[in-house]
Amino acid sequence: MARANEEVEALLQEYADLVAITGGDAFKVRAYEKAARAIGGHPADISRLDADGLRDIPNVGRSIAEKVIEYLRTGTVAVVEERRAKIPAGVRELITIPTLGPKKAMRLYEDLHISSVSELAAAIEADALADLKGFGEKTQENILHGIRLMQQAGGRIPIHLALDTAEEIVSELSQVTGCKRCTYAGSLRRMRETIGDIDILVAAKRSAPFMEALEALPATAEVIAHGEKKTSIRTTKGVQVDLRVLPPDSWGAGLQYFTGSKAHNIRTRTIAVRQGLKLSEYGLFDTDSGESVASRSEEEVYARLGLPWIPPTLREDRGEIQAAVRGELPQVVTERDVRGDLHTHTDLTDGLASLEAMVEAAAERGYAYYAVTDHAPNLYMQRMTDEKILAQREELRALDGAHHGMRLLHGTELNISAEGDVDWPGAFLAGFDLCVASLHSHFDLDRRAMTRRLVRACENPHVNIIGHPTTRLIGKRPGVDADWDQVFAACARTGTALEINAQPDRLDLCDEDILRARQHGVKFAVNTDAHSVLHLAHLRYGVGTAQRGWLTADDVINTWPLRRLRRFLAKDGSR
DNA sequence: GCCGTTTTCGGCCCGACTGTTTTCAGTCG
Repeated sequence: MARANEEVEALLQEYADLVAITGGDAFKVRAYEKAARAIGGHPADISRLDADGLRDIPNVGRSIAEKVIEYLRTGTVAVVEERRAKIPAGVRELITIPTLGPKKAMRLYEDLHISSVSELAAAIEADALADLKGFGEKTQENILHGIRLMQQAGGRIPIHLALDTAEEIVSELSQVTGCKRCTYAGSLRRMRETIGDIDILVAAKRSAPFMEALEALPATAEVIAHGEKKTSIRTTKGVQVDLRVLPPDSWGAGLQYFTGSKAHNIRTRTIAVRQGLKLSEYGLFDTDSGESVASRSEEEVYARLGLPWIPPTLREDRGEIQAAVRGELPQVVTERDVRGDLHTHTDLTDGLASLEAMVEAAAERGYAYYAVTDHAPNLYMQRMTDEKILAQREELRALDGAHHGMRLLHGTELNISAEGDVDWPGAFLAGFDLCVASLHSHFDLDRRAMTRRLVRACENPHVNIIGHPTTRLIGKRPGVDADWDQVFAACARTGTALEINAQPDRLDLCDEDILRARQHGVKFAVNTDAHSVLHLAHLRYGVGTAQRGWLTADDVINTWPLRRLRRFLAKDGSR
């Protein structure tokens, strides 16, 4: 079901991990990691490529191309299987714990035969690591902290994985004879940042064909429950999918019910009760007569309750019902409102695609403008120089307007130092059309220092957007500690936008922070931070998050016409 | 293992931070 590219990316990454754990050549490890990333981000379907086509992908040479072909033909790669046989899967799982890398994992396995995260947690609790070299008190503490962070994600999966799975299943079930409607509901439709299980709804007279079709999908690993109205399966990736088949007449009520949230539904049911009605997944009924008064569409159900239709991303009981009653629901920003992406990379730094390829892909999305913002020099590993970025500017100017008239903005992603300074002096920064500034180091400053640092970055007259402001990684790393109200106030005061980074493992700012920042009058930029052509499509997750933060198009600077955007970027207070 | 060549071998993303080291290994961006 998943693209072959993703499967091979995962396989090569696994092989890289296994080589690293067994102490193989570090450069070989990196070679596999680079190839994995390149294949994952390659726009063409690799299952249609021959050896030469594969080797045209950067960082894929003879050896890796052969392994890919072996995998595509047989479904396995011999050398990977050999390594798997030596190292239990749980040992590889250990290196997903922050601060625990391949060397420490191997030591734990060799010396103490620890081969799972839970065994490691138990060993630390039992103080069994005391004599292990390199595992002092602080290290153990850090590991336990990392494990707790992972457990907080609680088996929830990232939204993009859930959405890919859901869309594939919807597409399959929609083709089954008798299908009137089919879509996904639940927290996925509400665009929560992580998803527990996937809810799929079908409107049809007979349910059995859909239940059978779901169970027969190649991605179905296990049937958890099988009934007439509901069937649950687990996919090969461990995601639980619940399928409900509704009578076509109940579609709207069912969709409303299964979209949730629970708190939102309690409110809507309460409103129904006060009006002498009863709301269930089958419809809205008159309590006395039992007669159905609305059920076919969500609009109809909400309307009968005296409410306008409420966008799913708002249905969290955060005041949306009250706002709806007052007729004050926000006209939330949509993907179609977005006129351009303001934070993207190319292969000049750590992106996978050339400037030309990224620009072309952006133009195909119908953007009116597009910013290229490669990393600045202080992120040393990217080896940016004045010469390189100025040469890129020339190249970019030459492409400006060449694709459907799309205008190009030359920018950079600056690094905010511990003190709040950025990479280049003002005179050099003035040459950019826009600057994103992000935290890439010193994540553990105390709150005062962190706040001062962010505020200073906002006060820089050349800094237009604070990129992935909290720098959290969902399920891996918490956001930095700052007095965010102070930071938000500084953004509003200085005309600095906050990014809503659309990378599905970031979604930073998150919905709750957006709601807070909005109170300060901050403007936002929904950006993908794309490192490949494919990442440009992640915009949807950023827009979903923006909607969850109740943002309208007017709140989001990259929905504005270029003229208005340029005035904002000038940051001179003359707006 | 990939790449680019000064074309078949040597360099490869560099530097900082952390903890534990008594001079540095491991991890991360």
